[in-house]
Order: sequence, then structure tokens, then C-alpha cells
Amino acid sequence: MQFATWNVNSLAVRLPQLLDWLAAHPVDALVLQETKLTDDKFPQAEIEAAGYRVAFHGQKTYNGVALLSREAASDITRNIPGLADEQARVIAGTVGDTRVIGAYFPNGQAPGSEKFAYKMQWLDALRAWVREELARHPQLVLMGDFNIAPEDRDVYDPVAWAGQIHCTPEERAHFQQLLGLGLSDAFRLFEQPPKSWSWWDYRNLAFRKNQGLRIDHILVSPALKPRVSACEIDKAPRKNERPSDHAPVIVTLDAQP
DNA sequence: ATGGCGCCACGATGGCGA
Repeated sequence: MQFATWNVNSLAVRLPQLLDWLAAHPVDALVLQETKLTDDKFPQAEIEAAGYRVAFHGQKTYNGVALLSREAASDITRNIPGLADEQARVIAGTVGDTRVIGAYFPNGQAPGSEKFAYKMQWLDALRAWVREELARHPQLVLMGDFNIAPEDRDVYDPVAWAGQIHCTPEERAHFQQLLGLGLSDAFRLFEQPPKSWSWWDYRNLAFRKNQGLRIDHILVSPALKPRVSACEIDKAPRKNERPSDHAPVIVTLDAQP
């Protein structure tokens, strides 16, 4: 069983790459971020033709998330229940026995800004809700673009990025609080190559110089953790001609005992 | 150097991302 997350930075632009990727990586479920599409423009037919069922939650211009799965997901939740939020950032569904939560965490722009305050509030609401979801669904995966680099080893230049957005102590504390719910960072369950990133700036030849951040994550619940057999960042799509600035992350789980 | 690139809504350039 495989789950994956990918910030596609416009599904309208990236749809051909998504279909190519799914053909090469027939994962059981995939969450997308930054679809940047209203629901009436979502390419549902093309994705269904590729063998996936899909649920989506979009808006004009910004944000937008989707949940693709081989088997139809049930109990779809859009955004964080109880949080008044104009921005389409969360979609969750139950795939088989697993609760799959896909999220596009706020960027936060800069510490001290209004957008940073929104990020903090959003993170508070997310944590409270995920705690409830974990109580309901022992088998749970939370994945997406967290816009948080959890540790200095997740940053190509931790000195330059110290205290900058994605690397502030406040954001990192929130990441740790998610782990405090019992979740595990699947990527760090394994020995990984140093300088492993999931995002590279479009500018400054950052990908060629491998200057990036690891900000896309897959967190697994205690019930799933013993089944995780691999977790990888797939850099290949970042080498495409018109790539997303993010790479997909894939987790592999053994079948249930 | 606060730029650089890419996407979107525009119908020129600005907001935003990270």
C-alpha cells in the first residue's frame, strides 16, 4: 500500500505531469495541494480515466486541495471543522481502513505578519481536529505541504534561514506538537541521504544546485508506524520541463497483518 | 541587492508563493 502527497502548483498546468506520474507510480491514494482551480474546472474526467476516484475542494487563483484514490474515499471532510476559513486547504477521506488527511498549510509570509498569525491559528485548529480524528481513526495519515522545515537538517542553509519563515521556533514547535499527538514523520523512520529536500526555489538555479527545503511531509499514526517500510521523495518530476517547485513524497506500508 | 521564477487574474502589472 502506498500513499503520496504532491504540491502541483496549478493542476491546470501540471495535469499532464500528474497523469504521467500516476502511470509510473500507481499509489493507492494521493493528495494534491495548490490545485488553484474552482471545483467547476476540476479535471475529474481525466483523473477518473486514469483509474482514480477523486474528491476536491478548490477556490479561484489560490490554494485548493484534492484526494485521489483507487477505491472511492468515504466520509469526505473539507477544511477543518469548526474553523471559519475562506481558504481551501484541507481535504480528508477514509480510504479502506485508513483516514487520509491532505493539507496545504499556510505559508505565513514572515514572522510577525498577519499571515503568520493566521498560520498559528490554523495550526492550533488543525492540531485540535487531528487529535479528534486520531481518536476516531487509529489508522491515520496526515500529509501535505506543511510549509515547515522541522529541523536544521531540512534546510540547505540553516544559518541563512534561521528564524525565517518555515524555520521559526514557533512553526517548529507546532510540528513537534503534531508529533506529540503520537504521529511519526515517516521520512525520518529511515536513514536518508543528507540534503534531502522536497522544495526548490524556481529562482537562482536552486534545483541544479540542490538548494532546497524539506517542507512536504507524511505523518503516520502509531497504528500505522510499524507497517511503514519506506518513505521517499521523488525528485524526478522536478526535472520536467515545466515542473512544480515541489516534489512528491511517497510512503509504503506493508499489508495489514 | 529583498531581486532572481512561475502562476494567476488581467488586459498592465501586482499578489503571492517559499
